[in-house]
Amino acid sequence: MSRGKLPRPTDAELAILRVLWDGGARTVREVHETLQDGSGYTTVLKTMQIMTEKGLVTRDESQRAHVYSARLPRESTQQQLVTDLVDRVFGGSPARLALQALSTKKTSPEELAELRQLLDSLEKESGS
Amino acid sequence: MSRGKLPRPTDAELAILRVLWDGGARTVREVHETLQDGSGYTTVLKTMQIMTEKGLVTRDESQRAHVYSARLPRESTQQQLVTDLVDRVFGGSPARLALQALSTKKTSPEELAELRQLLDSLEKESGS
DNA sequence: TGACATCTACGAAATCGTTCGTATAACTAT
DNA sequence: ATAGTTATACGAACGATTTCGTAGATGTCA
Repeated sequence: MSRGKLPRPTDAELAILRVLWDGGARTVREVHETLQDGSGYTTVLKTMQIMTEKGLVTRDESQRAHVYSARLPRESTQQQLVTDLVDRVFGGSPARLALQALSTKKTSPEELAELRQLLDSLEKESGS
Repeated sequence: MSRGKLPRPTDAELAILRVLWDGGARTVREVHETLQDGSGYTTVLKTMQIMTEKGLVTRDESQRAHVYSARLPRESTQQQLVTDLVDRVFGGSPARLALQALSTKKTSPEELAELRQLLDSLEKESGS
C-alpha cells in the first residue's frame, strides 16, 4: 500500500491534515485538542487510522501514543485539489479558476504584487 | 424547499450540471447520452431527481419527458466551490489559490492578459 | 386494439464518510 | 499488585452517494 496516487482527502481528513501541516507530527490527542470542533476522541482516532490505511498520513508507532505526520506537504495537496477543481468545474483552465478566485476581492497589495510577478515570469516563458 | 443555500454538488451531480450549463435545458435522456461515462439511464434519472429535491436543478413537467435546467448559473457554483476550497485548504486567501492554480502553467497569452487586467483593476481599487 | 417503446417513480443494495461505544492493552503511581 | 488513566483496536450504526432493477404510466403505430 501507500503507493500510487493518494485519494482526495475528505473534509474531516483535511481538517486533520491542516493541524499536521501547521504543527508538524502530532499524536491523536494533540490533534483532537487542536481541532476545536465537537468531534470525540475516538472519532479523530478512527479517521486518522483510516488516513493511515489510505496513505494520507504516516505514523510512528515506537511510542505508546502513535505520532502521525502528513505524508505529502501542504503544497502537493493544494496542487492536487486545485487541479481536481479545475478539471471538474473550470474546463481544465487554471486561469479561469484564478480569475474567479480573485474576483472575490480580499486580496492584499502584497499578494497582488506576488501575482504580478508570477504573471511576468509566465509571460516571459510563453513569449520566449 | 429550494430556499436558502444550496449544498455543495457531488461529483456525479457536477457532471450533470456541466451538461446543463453547456447545452441549456435537457431531458434525462439527452443528459444521459451526452455523459459518455458508463452510468445507466436510471442512474442519471435518479441523480437528477435527487438534484431536484436539493434544489440544484428545476424541472418542467409539462411534457412527458421532464425538462431539467440548472438552478444556478455556472459562475455562481464556481464561486461557491472556489470559496469553499479557499476556506478549507488555502487559509481563506483567494490569492494563494490563484498562485497555486497558475503555477500549473497551461495558461494562454490571452488568459494572462485577462489576469493582468483584473490585477490592474484590483490594484486601482485598493490603492484609491 | 394491441404490441412495443419510452418515460417516471419507487425502492433496494453497495459503498463511503462520519460518528462513537466498548474492549483491551499499556503505562503510572500508590 | 491493584486501581486508575490513557492509549489503540474493533465494530456497529447512521446518513449520504451511487448504482440499477422493476413496476407502472404514457405515447406511438400498424
